[in-house]
Amino acid sequence: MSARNEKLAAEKRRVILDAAVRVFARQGFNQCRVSDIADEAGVAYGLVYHYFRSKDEVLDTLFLERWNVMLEVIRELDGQDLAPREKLYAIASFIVDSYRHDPELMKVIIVEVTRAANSFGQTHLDKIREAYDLIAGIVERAQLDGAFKDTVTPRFAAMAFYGVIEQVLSGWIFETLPQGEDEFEQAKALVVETICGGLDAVSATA
Amino acid sequence: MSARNEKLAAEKRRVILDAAVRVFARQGFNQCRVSDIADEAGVAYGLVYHYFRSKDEVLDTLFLERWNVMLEVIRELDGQDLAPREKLYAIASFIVDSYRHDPELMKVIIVEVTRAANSFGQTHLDKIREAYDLIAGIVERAQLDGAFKDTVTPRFAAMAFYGVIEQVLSGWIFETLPQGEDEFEQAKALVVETICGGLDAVSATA
DNA sequence: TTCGCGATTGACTCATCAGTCAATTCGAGC
DNA sequence: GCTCGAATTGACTGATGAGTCAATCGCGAA
Repeated sequence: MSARNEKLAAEKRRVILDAAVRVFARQGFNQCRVSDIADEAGVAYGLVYHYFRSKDEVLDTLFLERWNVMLEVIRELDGQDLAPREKLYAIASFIVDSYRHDPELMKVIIVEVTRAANSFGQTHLDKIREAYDLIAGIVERAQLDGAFKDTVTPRFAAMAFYGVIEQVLSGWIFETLPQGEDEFEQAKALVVETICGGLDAVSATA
Repeated sequence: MSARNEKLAAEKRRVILDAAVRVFARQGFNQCRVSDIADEAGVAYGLVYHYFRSKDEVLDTLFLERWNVMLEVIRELDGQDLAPREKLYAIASFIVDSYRHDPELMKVIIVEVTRAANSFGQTHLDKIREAYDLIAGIVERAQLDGAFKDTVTPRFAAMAFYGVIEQVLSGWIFETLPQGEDEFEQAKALVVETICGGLDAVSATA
């Protein structure tokens, strides 16, 4: 296959993936048909199966593409010489900005994978756990440094931190919380403030 | 229908509901067939449709039964003269104890309804929101009292609080967090400590 | 211009299940 | 022991939708 053809194939594959995001966000993974994805992409039914082995693989691909970027960002941050609080702020920022940039994709990832732990969540549990582990690592080192008090296990703190973020995104997705530029910026700070206020050694025993 | 018959009917209905909890917890709502529920209950297929209009209604019933108890508990607590922190602790306790008492039911409620917002979550969004609103009310009054600082909107604080709890339960459900009597008791305290540390006026400016 | 191969098409197959319903059993009241 | 209505049964229907595949298209190489 020529380089030109490879590029065309990659582009067509992307067209299908992008269409799938819109369809999954609108109808939900289980409620939509493969033909809906094909229609949305302006492509024949069978072509979806030329580029993907199954309907599941489409969702898997969307999730892994984005989640791996996030893991990379966290690892990168982890290596830098930043205050623990700064690191958590950067992680919250990345996730909130991901939502700001492509709310439909984040809706799909959260609703269909991260929070749908029976079907896809189970499949990707290890990948999801990787994120918790990285965050737990940040907390653990912060505790050793004395920046965080150690009344909470790092793993618990990681779950709490991630849980707050996911709940806030869910709030936006289901319109339980108001959204907008201001709210996005505020949320980054509030997530960190809410969590760290309870973790910071400084405010430990007031 | 005689009183005796009514009682028998209610009991049979319960047998089906209890069987459904086990099946939903094991296989997931979408993955299981109605015949699985009937088999688990030791009852003919058609009888499920004698007691429930649809497969959905079985799940709706399970969710509403439990969620309404929780709303009642929160309202009851809300009326009492307790410190805000005590109120939040009591709510966390109730939810954790619900899990301790019937982990399968809580798994079903969280995985299939609360966190499955596309299908059932959408249907029950208002009921779920009621819980957020009650918690937000507690926070709001605490802020007016001066017990909590008001850097965070009550609604945001409520989402954060509930998000941490749900993430912890999810951790137990998917075995990302260790569970056991000690962990359950600890979790109650840690959820409140983690959240209130960032809300408490006392530890506001350390 | 023709050949070959991958891209593309969409009608079709086939398994799966939710929900129906006619038939049967059961039990309370007379 | 008879009657009647409710409880119970499970075979059946009908819709749905994932995945297949044989046919066609179109592009690049010779």
